[in-house]
Amino acid sequence: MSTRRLRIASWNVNSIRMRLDAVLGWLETTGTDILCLQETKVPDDAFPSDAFRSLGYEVVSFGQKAYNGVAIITNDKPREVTRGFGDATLDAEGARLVGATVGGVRVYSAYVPNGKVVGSPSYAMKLQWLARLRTLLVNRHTSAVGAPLASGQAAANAGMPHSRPIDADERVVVCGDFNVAAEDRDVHDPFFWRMQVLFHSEAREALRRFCGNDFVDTFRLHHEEGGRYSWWDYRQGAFPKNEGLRIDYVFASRALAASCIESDIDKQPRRQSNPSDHAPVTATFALEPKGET
DNA sequence: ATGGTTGCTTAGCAA
Repeated sequence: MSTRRLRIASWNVNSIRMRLDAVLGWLETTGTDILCLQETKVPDDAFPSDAFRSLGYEVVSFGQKAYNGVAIITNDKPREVTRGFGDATLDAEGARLVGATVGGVRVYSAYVPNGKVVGSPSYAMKLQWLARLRTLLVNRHTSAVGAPLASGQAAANAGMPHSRPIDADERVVVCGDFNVAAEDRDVHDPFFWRMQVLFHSEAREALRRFCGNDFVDTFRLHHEEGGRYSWWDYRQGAFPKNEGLRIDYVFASRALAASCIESDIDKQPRRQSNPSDHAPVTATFALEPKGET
């Protein structure tokens, strides 16, 4: 078996119906194998799946009316599809998480709650959601030793490490709009944004805990520079001034991160007319047959 | 960064 090249991307499209032509065109020109979408804003039965099928992609959608909605577009067969958390409290936040196994890689598209205002119930849920996402991943991707973790929050409250690590050979990619910027260099005006839900210290800590020692920000494997953003507010002409934040990620498990040969943010779609307020984030992996590293 | 835009869905919410 030879090395297999896998191109994965994450894109908050702010309505797939409004952005359909842009997304189809981008898929074709970039040769992306797996595209994770967020804010599709459409129920599954109204998702424009046929347009993707005609390009040779399959669609896994988890959507709802008007808000939220995630999807995985893949040119290889999706297996073991999961929608949501299977937890009433978290799933009440809307259709924000979908997972599928594609070619031996477990792929998730995640749309983390915005949180509205620091200190609000919505903000507390955002932090909880991130903790529980980690728990879900750890429970699935850690070989069975002891009972499954109840929740990241419970472990933290009990004074435990936020959770055990996932297995070293697991191939997992978590793509999404995490609604959190990690560092000053990811924010155009850190002093202002530190009081907001996208860059507040608690949200940043929640993101660090989510990653733990397990999930690697692929963009930072290939870029040290600041001023590289994935979202710019529609207002105030933020994009031409490059007043943005880097809140969208392709996180890879360590086993996969070792084979990540490229990652970037493609601003081109954001420049075009009628754009999403987010740009797609890409990552390319050169996969060896499993077990040969 | 008080308002500013966009995409829902029907004036208001979410981001």
